[in-house]
Amino acid sequence: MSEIPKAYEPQSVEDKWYQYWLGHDCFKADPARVSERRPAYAIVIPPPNVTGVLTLGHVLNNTIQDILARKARMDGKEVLWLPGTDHAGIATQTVVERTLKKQGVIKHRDDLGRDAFLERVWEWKEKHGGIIIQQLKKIGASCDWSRERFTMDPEYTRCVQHVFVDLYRKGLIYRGKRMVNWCPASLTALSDEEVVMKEQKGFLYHFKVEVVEEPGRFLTIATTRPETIPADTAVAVHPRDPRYASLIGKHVRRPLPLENQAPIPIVADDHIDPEFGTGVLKVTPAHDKADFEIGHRHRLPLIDAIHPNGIMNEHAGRDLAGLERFAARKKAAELLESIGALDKAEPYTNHVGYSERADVPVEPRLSEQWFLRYPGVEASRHCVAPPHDAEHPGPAHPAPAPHGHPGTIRFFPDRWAKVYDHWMGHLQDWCISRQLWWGHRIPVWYRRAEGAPSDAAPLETRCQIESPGPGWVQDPDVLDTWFSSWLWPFATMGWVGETEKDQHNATLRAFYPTVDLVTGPDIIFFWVARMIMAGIEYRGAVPFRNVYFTGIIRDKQGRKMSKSLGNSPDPLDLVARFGADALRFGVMRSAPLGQDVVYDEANVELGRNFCNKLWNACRFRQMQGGEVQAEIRPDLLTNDDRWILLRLDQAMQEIDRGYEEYRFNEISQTLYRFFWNEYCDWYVEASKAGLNSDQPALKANKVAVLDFVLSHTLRLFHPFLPFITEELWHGLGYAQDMPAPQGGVTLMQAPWPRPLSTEEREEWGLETSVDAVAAAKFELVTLGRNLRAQFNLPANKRLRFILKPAGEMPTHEVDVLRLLLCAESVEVVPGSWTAPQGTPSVANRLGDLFLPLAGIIDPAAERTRLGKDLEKIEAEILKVREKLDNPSFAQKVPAKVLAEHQQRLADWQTKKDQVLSALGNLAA
RNA sequence: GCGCGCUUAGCUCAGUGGUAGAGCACUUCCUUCACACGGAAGGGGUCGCAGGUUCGAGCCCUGCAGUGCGCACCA
Repeated sequence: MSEIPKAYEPQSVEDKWYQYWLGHDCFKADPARVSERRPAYAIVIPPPNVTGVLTLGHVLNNTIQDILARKARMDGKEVLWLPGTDHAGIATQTVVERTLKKQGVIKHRDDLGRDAFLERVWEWKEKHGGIIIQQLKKIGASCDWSRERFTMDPEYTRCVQHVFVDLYRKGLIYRGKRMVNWCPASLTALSDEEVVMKEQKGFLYHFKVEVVEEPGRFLTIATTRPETIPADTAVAVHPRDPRYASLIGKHVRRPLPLENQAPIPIVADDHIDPEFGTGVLKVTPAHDKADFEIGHRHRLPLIDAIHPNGIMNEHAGRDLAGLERFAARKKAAELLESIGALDKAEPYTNHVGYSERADVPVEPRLSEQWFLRYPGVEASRHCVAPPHDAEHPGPAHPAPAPHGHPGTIRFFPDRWAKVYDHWMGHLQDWCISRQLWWGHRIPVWYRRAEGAPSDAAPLETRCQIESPGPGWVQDPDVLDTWFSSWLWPFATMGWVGETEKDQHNATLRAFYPTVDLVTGPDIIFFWVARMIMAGIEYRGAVPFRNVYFTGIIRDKQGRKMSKSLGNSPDPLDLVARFGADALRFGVMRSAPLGQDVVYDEANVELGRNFCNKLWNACRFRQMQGGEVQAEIRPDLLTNDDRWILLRLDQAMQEIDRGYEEYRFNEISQTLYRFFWNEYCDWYVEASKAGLNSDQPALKANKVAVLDFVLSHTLRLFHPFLPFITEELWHGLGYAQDMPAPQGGVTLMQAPWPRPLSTEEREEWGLETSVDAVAAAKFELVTLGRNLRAQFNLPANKRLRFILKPAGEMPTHEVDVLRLLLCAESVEVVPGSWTAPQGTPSVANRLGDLFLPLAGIIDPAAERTRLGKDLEKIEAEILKVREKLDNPSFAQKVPAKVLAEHQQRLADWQTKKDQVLSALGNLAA
């Protein structure tokens, strides 16, 4: 820091230190270093999509993880922050396929074939896969990059296959023909979690059908999907609905397709709500989950009238076949109308399941899929601590689990535990097969029975990782991406699922279970819950102890940040303009626990300004010269020195509490308040009196206090602002002062500052009265500055003030007052001194401060000003007195609060007297 | 329908029973030797509404109103 620019320039600093940290292996975790004195601390990154780019959500999420990791290192822990990426099946395959189509390489992925297409996806992954990792480095993420993992790495793939085979053998994975959520755009099955309900405006069509056995009698049916009428195989009514009781067992004539108006039975089923519509439901077992069950109960045939891609097929009849399902809906309504069967079509809003990924309505569809019955459900459900009960508060952090017990997990904020519990209590089997190419192929093999002549021959099935040999064909489907990511916390640590080997895996032994997980509540079911189940099933222990759920970053209109809306700023652009530290600080300051965050660039600007303030405060220290980090001499400490040491202590305590409860925005606010409002605004300004002293010992001691505060501040700031603090740590020479492994090489390894010990407080004379004295002094200064402003005296005009102290007033304190008041001089007068008539003044318990302007000022204006003050003071007195006068107040209130109120009253009384006397002086 | 949030200054938001806060924006003054990415002073709030508990409520309880998000097989 030999040549110090006036403003902080992050660009020249950030890359330098990131390379330095990498070069010194600062991010590397070594299980061999773990001991009782050096506990392990691990976080696994929520693996971003390998082809993704960094969003503000990632910045928030990963900054929190980086803060936790850096703090843990300073706490002396052996830290593993394990990074990696996810292959993101559908998303990645879609992107690559779309790109190849755009380039004109293919019309459909079938043009290439499975193997060739996958080659292209791997090429794409190699080319674009590193982007988000590089971006994470730009924001300072201190991951152990030597352990970076990808969910399709060979070892990881092996884990996935191993788990599949194991669950298959345990009978938890099975294949079945079921109704699944089918995405007609991606042409694959989806899990229930990948379907989002959306409001959809449409029509409720009422149409008539004739009862076959009673010609001339009609039933009216309400439906939102007339295009599925050709696939109806029954109509259903409630068994106890008197309107239709006589019709049960009879038939109606299905109106569509026109060329095949077949009779279908009227069945009775409890599922029907007699109140809804006409109380008659058309039953389409092949295209509706509930109808499928009704069909099952009544052994109804299935008619599948829709192709997988959403186009109506031949069963829909000649009028509808070939039409897309929504066009067919319109057409079906027209057909009904043309035969006079349509009663009415009333506008109607209902909820329809959409494919989250492709954003098209899912089509319930019967198909052969693989399902998982979740393992370890009961243990997983009970290991998460229920929401905090005010009457029975649990420990802030769960203790490590006793041997053989899976352990417990705390959620932050804890209300998510309820959501988790509800989901765990209503688990449905998980559809894990996907009709995609990109992903882990299902390790199941089929073979026709030997010598079998036709397709009708039964299939032999084997579930194992390697091919059983010639003649065996592997299942074409791949696994849901989450079926690999639910193994993330241990598969990334080299777990292989063989007891012997896993027991000798040092990383796994040292770092599993991890400590913290930081993720979004939107993947609580997708990922968090499933990881817990996998952890308990395969490691016998929960995968993490604390889960921090971030908020969701929204734009100013409250919308989620999304690529398609184009409302997400590019974080790297923000880094370029404001610096990585500024971005981190701005995001963290505005992200309270459990609350969504409205993004505002002003927050990042604030972060930049804060970095600049820090920079300049350190510059100021450097300009004072002198020995670095000298011993503080207690006998030379002024009240201001003691005050700032107390404020620092207070800040350290607040920050420690903040970390305990993951209240990062509070930490950042404490850092901001302490450094800017307490240290810079008051202490640094006041210290200039001592620094300008002609007594070298006084000046040296002042510098020693500056160093003490700054060296602590830089450490406190480091988890939030890693780059600038490292630069300043070295620039100010604090690194030279520390042992190499504890800050001598890098601030990253410096010990976390602890609140002051009783000994230190005693040695430095940090009594509580220090605060009161400082507060009174600063108040008097504000009053004096206010006086200056009241009389429109320019801020740069040097004024003479006169001080009549109420008690003792050391010379150096007068110097401080002079500096803070920006005064030419502050003349101290004895208690007997009386001001000339009409001299404006202010006062507090330290004394009276006069601005000798007699004759210059307008007594009337001054009287108005003082009158206003008096009004305010009397209102305050009234407020306090009202409380004190209440008889039960004195009886019931804690002594401390009572004393506070009495002191407050006394203070206001004093002020009132002073204002009254000033008014008297004016009038005389 | 059930569950969970949110409603505090013009804006974005902290506030965990004891004198209503921050940043931005606004008004006035100041390029004073760390910082104009800065300094000083100031204006601005019946804390969504109505009850209740309490000596005392922005905070706890009940109801209501707005708003957002989950979960849910009403076609």
